[in-house]
Amino acid sequence: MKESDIRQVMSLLASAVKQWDSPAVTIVAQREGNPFKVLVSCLLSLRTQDRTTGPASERLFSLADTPEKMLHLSEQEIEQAIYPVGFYRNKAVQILDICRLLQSKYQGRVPDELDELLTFRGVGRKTANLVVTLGFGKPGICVDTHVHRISNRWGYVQTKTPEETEMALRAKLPAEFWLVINDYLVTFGQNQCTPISPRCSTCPLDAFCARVGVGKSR
DNA sequence: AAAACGGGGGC
DNA sequence: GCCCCAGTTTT
Repeated sequence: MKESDIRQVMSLLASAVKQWDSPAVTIVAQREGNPFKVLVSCLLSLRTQDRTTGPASERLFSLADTPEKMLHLSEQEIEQAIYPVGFYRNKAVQILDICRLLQSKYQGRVPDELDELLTFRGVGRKTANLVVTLGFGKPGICVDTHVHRISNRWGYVQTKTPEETEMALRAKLPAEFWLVINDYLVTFGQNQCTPISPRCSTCPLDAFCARVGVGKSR
């Protein structure tokens, strides 16, 4: 894909994603302006398929929606609320750990600095960027496997790690798309441009795509 | 029955 | 850079 094609690609993408619902993305978006909810939603969705995490975070937040309230819950109560999200045992422990940290060192408030968030156990660049952008409205690019895979597949970037992708996109993706790129590509990646067997024959972006890594198994 | 799926930590 | 981590959903 030529660099000059990006606006057209984003426009096609904006139309394409409307045909699918993506519960988790929608729900995370509804957390906009609430950094704690963004953070917890994001922790829940780590290494799981996003569609199961929407209802799970709903159930959890109906029990507790602040670090202080969350700490009144037992590990088992959290596990039950977030089932059937994968890794639910570890995630219950991790959520409680982070709530304790927020209470003890941050007066119960989620910090708005990327570097501060990155010091949290279990918070990497994907999570930290999502908190900073959706939670606090600051500029940032959230690179998950979909953003990484698809922007490479297009040939728009050539990178090996998600962090390199983030830096490459910071350098060349117009700022107006920073907030939506993750939202678009998660939905697009789940429904059309899947990792191993993408549905290229019905893809609206086919003409722009270099098909890098298509068919590659792991 | 089998393959697909999706971040971060530790080293 | 490489390996490990658990469970649900799709084919």
